Amino acid sequence: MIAKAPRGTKDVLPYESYKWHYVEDNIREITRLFGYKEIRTPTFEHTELFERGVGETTDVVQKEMYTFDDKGGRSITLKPEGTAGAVRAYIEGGLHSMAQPIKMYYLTPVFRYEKPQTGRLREHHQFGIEVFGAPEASVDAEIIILAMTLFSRLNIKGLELRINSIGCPACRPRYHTVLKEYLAGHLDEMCSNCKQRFERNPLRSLDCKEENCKRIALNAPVILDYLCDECKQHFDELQQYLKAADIPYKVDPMIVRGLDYYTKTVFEIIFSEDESELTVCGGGRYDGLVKLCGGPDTPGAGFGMGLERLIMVLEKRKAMIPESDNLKVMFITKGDKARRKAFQLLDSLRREGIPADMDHLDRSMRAQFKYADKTGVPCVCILGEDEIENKQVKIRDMATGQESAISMERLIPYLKDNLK
RNA sequence: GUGGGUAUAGUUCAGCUGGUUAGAGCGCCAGAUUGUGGCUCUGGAGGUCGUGGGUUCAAGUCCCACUACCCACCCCA
Repeated sequence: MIAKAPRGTKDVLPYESYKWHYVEDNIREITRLFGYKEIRTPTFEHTELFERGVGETTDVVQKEMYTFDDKGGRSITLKPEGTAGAVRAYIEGGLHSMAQPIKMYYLTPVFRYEKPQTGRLREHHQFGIEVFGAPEASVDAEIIILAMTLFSRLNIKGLELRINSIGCPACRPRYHTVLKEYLAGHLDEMCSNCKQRFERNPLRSLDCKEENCKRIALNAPVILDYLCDECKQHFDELQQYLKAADIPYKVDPMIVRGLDYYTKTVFEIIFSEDESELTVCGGGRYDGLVKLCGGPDTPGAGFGMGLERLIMVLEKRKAMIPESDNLKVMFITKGDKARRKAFQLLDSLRREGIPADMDHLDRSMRAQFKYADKTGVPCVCILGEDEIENKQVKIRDMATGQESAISMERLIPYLKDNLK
């Protein structure tokens, strides 16, 4: 199967790439509005970076990484998320010695060896942002607001923002102990899945769909009750900022992110349809990560947003995706002389910045019109014996069918005035 | 990683209990209209029936394996 894309990968074909441009254009505008600059880091990194940064115990590291040895014997991994590379670049590039905070965004492919299904691929693309060097809750609020602003710009309504705080190294261990004590007392009533979760990730049990587990989770201790004063205050401030910005949210103590590096704020932005929910954007604060990766003790916060999922939501919500990549003008010709002249005029249009094309298959005029129609050009320039004779071009408005003749010299100024 | 479903033209699908040259809609190309698109009509091109093996006089159809896709779970964007 040589003409088959590898499992879990997808082409973006020419007729659909405008959707990506639309999303990416909006992302670049918004990040500029908020003062973020682009960072581009390698597609692959040393495996240790992810093991350390993402966390040895996470599913991502334990079973989902595309890891291989290169020809020099180094262990290399295709990036399974965007933050670790940004952190590495922040340290390596000495960004900590520049004016803080550093605010950056990225658009990048990410790779995870998973079983593909709806909204899940082995290679997908993420838009992400990271802020380094600022511990204030206003930063947590800002990144959430940036994401929500993007959604509203794209005309996506009805997404749900859920926030939580999972504490810091000072208060989380205490909660962990309390939760495990509680769950231990109910372990025999819980589903087999949750029994396994108990050691690895007891927080996950709070989120189980089994009736018994749900009931048990209902009375479980809530992490928000165990936060230290600093974390509590941080979470309160975040909520005040969100209210100030008029961003609706729900506090959801069940949110536990899959990556080890989070501290304090975690959040998810969720698309739901029927029974199923899909996280479109997830992120939070990671105050210990830079230090963990060998840099100075630096706070950070950020999120990742799945672009395939975003476009999927866009389509399911039937939000309009304007097509801006289209041609403006198509030449239609009759005879060799006209064809050569059209080629020349076509070239001059393009030099003037007017997107234009002509027939390249030497077809009948009828076929050329059909082709023009299918491409959706708003305007067609017709060149035949008569027009060559009179040094004119006949212009047809494809929507109305109205035609007018115009001299060749005046063609470009005319088009510039009449094409939007 | 666990469980279920599906695999026939570019695409969406039909093909009854195995039985001659495998069909349709849409799309593509051409003509009706030799200088005019969208609507209509006519014609045409396009298929190793996912791959490999088996049962049978005979397999798109039945059996097995593999692969891929879809769906759910785990987990995640």
